[in-house]
Amino acid sequence: MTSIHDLARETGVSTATVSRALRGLPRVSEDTRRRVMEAAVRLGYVPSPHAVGLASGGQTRTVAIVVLFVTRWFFATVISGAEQVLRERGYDVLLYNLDDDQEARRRVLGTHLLTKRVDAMLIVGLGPTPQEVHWLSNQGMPVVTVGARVAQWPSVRVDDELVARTAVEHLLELGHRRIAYVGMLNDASLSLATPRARARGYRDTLRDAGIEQDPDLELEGGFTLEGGTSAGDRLLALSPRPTAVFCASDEMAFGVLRAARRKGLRVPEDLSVVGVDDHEMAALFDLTTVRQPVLEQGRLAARHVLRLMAPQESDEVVSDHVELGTELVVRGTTGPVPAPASASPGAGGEGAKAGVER
Amino acid sequence: MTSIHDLARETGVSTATVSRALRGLPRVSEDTRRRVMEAAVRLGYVPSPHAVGLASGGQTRTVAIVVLFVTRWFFATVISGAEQVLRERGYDVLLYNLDDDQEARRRVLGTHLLTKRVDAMLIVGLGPTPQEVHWLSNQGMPVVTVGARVAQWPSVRVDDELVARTAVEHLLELGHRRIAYVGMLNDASLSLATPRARARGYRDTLRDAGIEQDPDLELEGGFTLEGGTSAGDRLLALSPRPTAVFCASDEMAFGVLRAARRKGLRVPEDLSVVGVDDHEMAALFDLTTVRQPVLEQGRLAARHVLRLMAPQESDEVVSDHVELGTELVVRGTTGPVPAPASASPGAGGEGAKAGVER
DNA sequence: CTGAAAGCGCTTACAG
DNA sequence: CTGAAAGCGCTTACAG
Repeated sequence: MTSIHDLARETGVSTATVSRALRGLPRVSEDTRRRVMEAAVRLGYVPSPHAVGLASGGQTRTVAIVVLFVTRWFFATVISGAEQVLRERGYDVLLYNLDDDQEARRRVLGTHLLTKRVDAMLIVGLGPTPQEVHWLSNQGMPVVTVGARVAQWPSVRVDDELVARTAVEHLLELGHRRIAYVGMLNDASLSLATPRARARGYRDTLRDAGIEQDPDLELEGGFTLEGGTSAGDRLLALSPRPTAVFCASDEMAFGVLRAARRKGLRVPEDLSVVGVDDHEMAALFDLTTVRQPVLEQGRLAARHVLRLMAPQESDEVVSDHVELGTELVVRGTTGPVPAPASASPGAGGEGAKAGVER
Repeated sequence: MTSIHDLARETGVSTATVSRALRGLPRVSEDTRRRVMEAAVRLGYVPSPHAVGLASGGQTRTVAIVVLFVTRWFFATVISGAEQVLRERGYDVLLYNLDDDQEARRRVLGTHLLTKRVDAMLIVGLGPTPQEVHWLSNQGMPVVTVGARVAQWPSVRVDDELVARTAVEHLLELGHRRIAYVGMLNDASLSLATPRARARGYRDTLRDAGIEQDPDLELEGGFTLEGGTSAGDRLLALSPRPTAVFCASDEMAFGVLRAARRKGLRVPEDLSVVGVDDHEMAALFDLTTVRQPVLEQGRLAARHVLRLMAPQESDEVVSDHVELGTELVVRGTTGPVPAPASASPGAGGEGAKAGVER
């Protein structure tokens, strides 16, 4: 490995001068700079990040991206957007895939293992606990979150309650009253902000419409395809059946569509389905969904990270919460509530706003 | 940041002893070790990776994973498998998402930017060019490839020609003769090994069956959903139409299914479709496909990387090519060739092995 | 514009 | 079992 000393010897100047020349610092003669550069290229010189880091106060030019599941479309897409922006600015990305592993989470968010390893952190899709926030803040780690909001740190996200409201109101307008929810109900371990907010939006919207809540209509879907499928199976076995389902993610919606198909139900004649994301496959399933800009969330978050790491202008706002817009995309999986058919009248018929029979 | 010096002062021993105690080296008294450890915990000590790396010969405990597109299921899944194995062994993962960017590729594979940054490299899904191989080898970089095979480095992959053969023979057995191919034909820029091998397998299998090649039946699908869709559109506009399509990836197959549906064709009555991967959504589409173990390829590759970095046993095999098994999964998108219907006889009817009309 | 020297936080022979 | 010292490859005041 050729080092700065080799270049110094080769060009007959000191290592200090080589260092300055290489980094484009002023106060180096053009001639010297040229010779140093030339030698660097010729000898294939690459600075040692370790030495650079050590000598210049621990900068690593690396940021950690922490995600729950790389394999899920949302996370992979956020990574893609963030990585691109960071790479353009010369930062490397260290990937931490928590994969639902509590031990991994503790190591990454609850120890200082990363303190000297990265300059900043991008946490995607999980809401850090107060202790984690406290811990990381104490270490002076710059952090940006995507999909969750913590007061202390900048965040990029969509309004998940509004997302749910948008979807549910769409169903209400179509006359549905018996609307089920498939999301994540037991997230004790991962403390995800998103599932909670969407469930809340669902419940609040129904309540505002004067519809009584029915716990039977809230199902665990785990935010996965399989989870959605089995939730769909359980849901469609209910009697009376719901006429519509709001799924907190497109992947779960795909699962519900599958369950419906297996049971021989027509969509949307017998069952309306709405998802969230506008997943790359949503159009394929002709799925009505609430679109959120995912790549853009990754990009924006990366920019926030860069800003956080940049020499702070004195009056710069430190914390900053960005909320990106979402949009209802109506496709073929939602339609008017079925005409009062065989379904026997079930629980909670009161308060239906329109005159439509449930 | 507390350093080794703080611990030395705190415990009244030298930094050398602290260093030994911390790393569990022998020749440290139990008592000393205990006191050092205790102080380390109490003061929240974390070693500086930079200092450690510099002092101990440039080890980084980091490996680079280079992929083409993080957002694609195959790549994300390989990453997931590899990351898990590497993390268990204390290695960090630096992610490089090439994203079809030639400049990025050059920087990662064609410069020594990574030389001192990672201990090894895992290259997923792209066939390094001879120059790239030469370049990285020259730097002494340990490399393992997934999905491509280079003589010099260990690799983990499936037999892509066999994969194609399996799929096409399945179609042949169902009586199909006019079988199209959707894959990647123009990969000059990315030099992917996989698309080429699958195309070769397709052509060879047809030739072995005595079927004349029809260039019109080979379409560019770009290995994406959209690519598959538009390839499907073009394909189904042909006359006579093919009765079956072999898609080199499930994602393209999904696209073809979509095109078929839009055109009002029944699958498999009017058109049979086979994919490759057994993508997590394949079952949803009831897609017949050739399954490959993806997570496992990531895991295995990571193990090879670890082996490569481990102190080499003298007679250890340096290079080692693993080929994982694949399996035809027959679902509902393939069926017998349609009875000779309206289709006008087209080109190349000779050589049909069975008496079945094309 | 350039150089000598100290220092970043560790590890590692070498002595003892 | 323990310590003093050199060294890893850079950067950074400080002089000149």
